[in-house]
Amino acid sequence: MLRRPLNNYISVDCVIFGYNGQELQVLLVDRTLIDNSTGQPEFTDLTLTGNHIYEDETIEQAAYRVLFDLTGLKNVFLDQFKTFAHPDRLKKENDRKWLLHDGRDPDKRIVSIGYFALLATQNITLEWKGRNVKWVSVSEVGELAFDHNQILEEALIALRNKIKQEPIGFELLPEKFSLTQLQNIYEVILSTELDKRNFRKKIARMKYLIPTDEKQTGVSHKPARLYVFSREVYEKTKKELFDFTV
Amino acid sequence: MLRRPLNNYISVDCVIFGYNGQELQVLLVDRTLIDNSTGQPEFTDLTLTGNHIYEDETIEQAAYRVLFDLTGLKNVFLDQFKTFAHPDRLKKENDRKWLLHDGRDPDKRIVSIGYFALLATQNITLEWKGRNVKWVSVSEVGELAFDHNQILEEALIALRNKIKQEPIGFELLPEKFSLTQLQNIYEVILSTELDKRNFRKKIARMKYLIPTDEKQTGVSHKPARLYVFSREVYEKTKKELFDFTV
DNA sequence: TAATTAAGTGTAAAATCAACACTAACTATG
DNA sequence: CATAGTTAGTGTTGATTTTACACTTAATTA
Repeated sequence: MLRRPLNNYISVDCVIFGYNGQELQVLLVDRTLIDNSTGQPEFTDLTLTGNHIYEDETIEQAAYRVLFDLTGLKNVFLDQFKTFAHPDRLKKENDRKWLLHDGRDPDKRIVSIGYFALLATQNITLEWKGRNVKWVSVSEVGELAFDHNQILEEALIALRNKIKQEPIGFELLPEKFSLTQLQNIYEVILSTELDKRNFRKKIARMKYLIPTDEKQTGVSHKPARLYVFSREVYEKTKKELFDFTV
Repeated sequence: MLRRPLNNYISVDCVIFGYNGQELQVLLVDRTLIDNSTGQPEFTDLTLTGNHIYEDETIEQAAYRVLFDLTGLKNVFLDQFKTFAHPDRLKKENDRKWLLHDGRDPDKRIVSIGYFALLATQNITLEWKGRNVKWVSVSEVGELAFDHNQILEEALIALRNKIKQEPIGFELLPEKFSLTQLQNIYEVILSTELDKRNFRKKIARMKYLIPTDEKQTGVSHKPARLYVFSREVYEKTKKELFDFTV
């Protein structure tokens, strides 16, 4: 079956966040532009991952497709956070070359619907289907093509807001994890330090954190107990919170 | 100057919330489809407000333009909350007739970028520029055209989340307001009841609420003191909150 | 001037937050 | 095999915030 893009000028961009146990990372695509005449690489740019939306799929399905094509994973946490359509968003010199090379009119607008995804880095086999993708620490991301630095920035804001409201830290961890790992995720995302005892007291109040009998292995210190997140308990116990905080 | 739509199939939809002192309302457009052959009205549908995006404007500018055209107001609170693009979102019979009548292909997708706006109903002169718009209580909205019921639903969710985080209740009130009015806004939006004394204690801790010397007039009971919201104080005192609540 | 209506105000018990330091369990090394 | 190194794990106290709860005040209207 032939699937045509719904419209060349609408796409999804996925900010795929990963956590490797130390730092928050983002999955970037390394694109090299081949000069059509010489066949030589002209320049290389880093971009977020993204794609067109096909006629027969929802935007959410398009975002899941991008994720699956790059990581081989389904059932990934995914959240739409903002749509970008500034008329000048593609005015960098290299961006224009890219679009021309891609057969698109660089003076037309691209409306880009932003999603962010969360996954545990260790689950991923990269270079999936020949694409040249890599994890980059969020704190070390340099200049990206198009307006992707801005999109990443907004994704981070959305991620911070989300993690303050809902227990999505687990999405960045393997199924079994230690409390220190979980705390580290909050610290990294919120750029703050948390008190170990207070954090544990607070998280313990949430019933959805289930201790297992297993412990860390292969560490040269006291091994941590491993926990799992119970989505069932979470769904049961979540109640509307009326912290109209400000 | 000729302004052409950026793309017929991308639009902004504005969920314009208003508050009249009692209930939360939404501004709806009453559209009557005139049969091209007979010149007679074929049917009437209610929709949210919306429009195309022009080539030379940002989506945010397009949303402000929609707002201004309908209400004559600038400087309105406006927030992008979600983009809608389900392939089947325009499959109702009347929706198709409308799009045909409008010169559009009803089988093509319309990507609609949702904004919600907040304003005090009493500031508004309706029927602006001949458009047939009206306030409808949010709790009494019936079936809308297209997928506008779903968009309204998501706008309400976004509004509830927002008001729990930021002091935007003031946007629904005239410049000077009583504490009871403010409390009522929280109660209406969050569908809950709040204790008067506790609400006042909490809101008093926020320094941005400035009492004036004025009192309500024309009420047949003890008149309430009027307050104003100080944006300056708010900007100064807001600090990052680390309530990773859940 | 009495009735009606909504405004405005305080306290006490319970829950949560914030600050803070030591012991336990494992590995690696000498 | 003893020691050093490393991270896990745990409780208390004072300050702040939340929750629950009822009466007096100031205006209008009858």
